[in-house]
Amino acid sequence: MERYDPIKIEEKWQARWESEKPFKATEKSDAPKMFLAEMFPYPSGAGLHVGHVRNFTIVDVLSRFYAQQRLNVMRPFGYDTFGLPAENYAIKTGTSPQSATKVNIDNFRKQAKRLGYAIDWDREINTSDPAYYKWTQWCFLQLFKKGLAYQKESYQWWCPVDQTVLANEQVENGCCWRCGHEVEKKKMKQWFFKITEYADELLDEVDALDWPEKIKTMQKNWIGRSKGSIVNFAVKDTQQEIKVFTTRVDTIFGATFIVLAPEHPMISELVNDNTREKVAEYCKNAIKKSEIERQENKEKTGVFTGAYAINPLTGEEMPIWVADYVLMGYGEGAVMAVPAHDERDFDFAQKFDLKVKKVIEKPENSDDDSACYHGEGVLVNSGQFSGTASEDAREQINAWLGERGIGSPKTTYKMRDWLISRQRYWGCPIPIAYDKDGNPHAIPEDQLPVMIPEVEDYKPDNTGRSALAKCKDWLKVTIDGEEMTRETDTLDGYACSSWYLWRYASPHDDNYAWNPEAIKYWEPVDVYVGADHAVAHLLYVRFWCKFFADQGFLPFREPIKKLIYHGYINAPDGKKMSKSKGNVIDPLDVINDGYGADTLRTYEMFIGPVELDAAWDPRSVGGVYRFLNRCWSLCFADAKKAEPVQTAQARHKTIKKVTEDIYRCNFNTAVAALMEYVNELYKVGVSNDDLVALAKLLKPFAPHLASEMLEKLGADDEWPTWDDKHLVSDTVEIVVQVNGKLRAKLSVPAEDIEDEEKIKSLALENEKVKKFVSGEPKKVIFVKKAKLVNIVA
RNA sequence: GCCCCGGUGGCGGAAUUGGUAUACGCGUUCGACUUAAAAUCGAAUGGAGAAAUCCAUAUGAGUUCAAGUCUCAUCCGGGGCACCA
Repeated sequence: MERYDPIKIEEKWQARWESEKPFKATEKSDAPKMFLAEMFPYPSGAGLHVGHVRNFTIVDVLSRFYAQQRLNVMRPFGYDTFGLPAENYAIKTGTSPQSATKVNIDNFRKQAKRLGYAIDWDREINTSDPAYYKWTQWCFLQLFKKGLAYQKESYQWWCPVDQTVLANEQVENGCCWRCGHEVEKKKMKQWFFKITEYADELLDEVDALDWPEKIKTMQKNWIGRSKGSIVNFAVKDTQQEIKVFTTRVDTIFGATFIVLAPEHPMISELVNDNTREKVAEYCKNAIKKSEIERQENKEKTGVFTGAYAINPLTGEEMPIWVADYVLMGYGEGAVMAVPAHDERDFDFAQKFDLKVKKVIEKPENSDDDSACYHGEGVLVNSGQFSGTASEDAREQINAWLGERGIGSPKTTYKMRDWLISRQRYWGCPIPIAYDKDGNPHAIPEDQLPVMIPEVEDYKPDNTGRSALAKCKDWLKVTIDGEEMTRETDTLDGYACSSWYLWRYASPHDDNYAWNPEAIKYWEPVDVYVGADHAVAHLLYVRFWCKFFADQGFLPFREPIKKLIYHGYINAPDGKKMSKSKGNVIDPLDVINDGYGADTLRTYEMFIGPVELDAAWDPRSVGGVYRFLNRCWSLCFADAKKAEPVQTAQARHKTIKKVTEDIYRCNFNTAVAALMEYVNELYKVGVSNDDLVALAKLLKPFAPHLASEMLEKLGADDEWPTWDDKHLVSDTVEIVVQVNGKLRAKLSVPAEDIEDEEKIKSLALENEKVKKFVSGEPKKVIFVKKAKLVNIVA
């Protein structure tokens, strides 16, 4: 007898999908559009891993589900090919990034096709294709024209191994996100995108998004808005002022000293002959210190400058110190220290024996007994403001400072501007050239793309510049008759991925980055699926969207309606899969072991709740294979027959459950419901209606097998609907509890559910129930919705 | 340290609005088929007990006719932030 042969079935359908292109998306449709995408992969040399499969299969299940509901679905595909991993891989394998990328893309495409994804392959994009990065450069120029791409000299994170600067988002615990090496601080002139311009909008609009709360919280924390005040402190015996940022201006009477960050530009003017050397030494060491060293040593260090500021409220002198616990990048790089009500200032005051002055009385009911109370309270020792609640005092003191022109309310953000220069070869060249005086000029749009020159040796060479600097001819460019020199930095790869979702709408358009008509039809993305980049990529696309909406290029301000953020798949031992541990599961091995793509896909949907990490279990893969095998047998072997009416309830119940579960992205329970249904059909028999319904419901998960079944049955794949009338049976089961404990089950005719008195008396007459009820019950509760009677005895 | 989310059989996990705890899968055990094995099919499977029954959703209290679900406290695990003034 013939047996379930997934390899043969899958080959047949994949060949058909390849030639017939059933997933081609066009704008010509009366049906509502549905645009789904995964976070496009970096095509590594290792090929697809099981995490990719989970990611792509979620998108595929939804794509097929909506397509079966006859929505106009677009599900494109692309490759994120620029960047360090690709360049480092090419270095390691001794090839060029160009050819390594081509090989890896071909492999990824082949493997994605082997998984049977419903992708419109005519919408394939690749960020290192000149036809693509021409438009990345165009995007850069739009930001440049509006002043949102600018250069600034400042201390930046520098990775000595990868020999490039990194954005804040790419530094994790003081280490490079790519190689894990500790990063250093280096003062350099670099390109930035002014994302802070959109800080408020990025923060305020995040709440309304249909995204996981976890991601929304991370974005809010990252933006880190805090409302406070700027206060100018006059430096004694000079005309100078030190600006500080504080969220607690109400504690200003308790501000007994000032602390500056070691990078603060005023330090050299504040020191005197006695302190100059010591302060310079301290600053030099502090600036050199790595972020990790600064974090590890929480013991406060600092040095006195010799200068004093005047507290404008008390008139008292405040010594001005320098300490590395104050960060230059936040606020004004200077703080007014209130040791009585701030733990860090308190530690510092203790160590250096500085004055502590209490100015906030904590409420009597407060259980905060820390050395320095940092909550709200009533002001004391605060002149005319004593007795005022701290919240009100902030406003009053702000007003007092404002009248005298020495302070004002101010909002600050933790988020910094996005550093986008990279001193590496394999990236999108920044379309800028410099004149003789070093001023940057845009490369005219008709000269785009600025192509990456092909070079023999593209490795970083310790010059702090990319290999583009070595291409003497390439460097020369003439703009408006003037000879200029090209920028040799390339763009952070995140720039390339900040607009690719819009390119999908018109992937081959030569006249536009994104065609306005196509954008209007397809965008924004309805469902976006990924497992990474919670703040970086997902914040950058929102930033670019708002910017390009402001320029009139996009008719929406949020690029992604719904975000699904799925968990990782770990090794069977629960640990992260990694080559070095040798515990990597190769999805292609699973397929070629004879399980096939349908089993792999369905297993990864069944593995657990979509948002949670899950451990790979090879035995459960077998369980899913057995399930598909049973589906096959019902359709192609001699299965026990049943009349449609016998199985109607199970069928409609399953249709409802699977439909609702897919809408909720509860893929694991959707598959479980299908398994339950098949178990039921094995028991009572199967009708043609059941096979058609089963195949249709199965298709998003196991499209090859389902297509094979539908072909044999002569049915289309339109998503089935359920009728509530089939969900009720002639008799209903009533649960009887005594004091909340299950004691009996009654079977009553369906129409009796309306007769509360009858059901209550049936319950009380039940022999099993009687055993637990002596005398008159205190109370009898009937819950129709739960089909339950509870007797309180 | 602060914020958020969890803790359910031997394992992964169900339980959607406070209403039958343990769906589905794995594993285990038994049986059928087979010379045998694999595959497949069927049955059983939270714990204790001969049974009636009792006890079980981290622990302890509480609210309720009814709690895995709500409240409080404690313990444990995971994630995020972390010298951000």
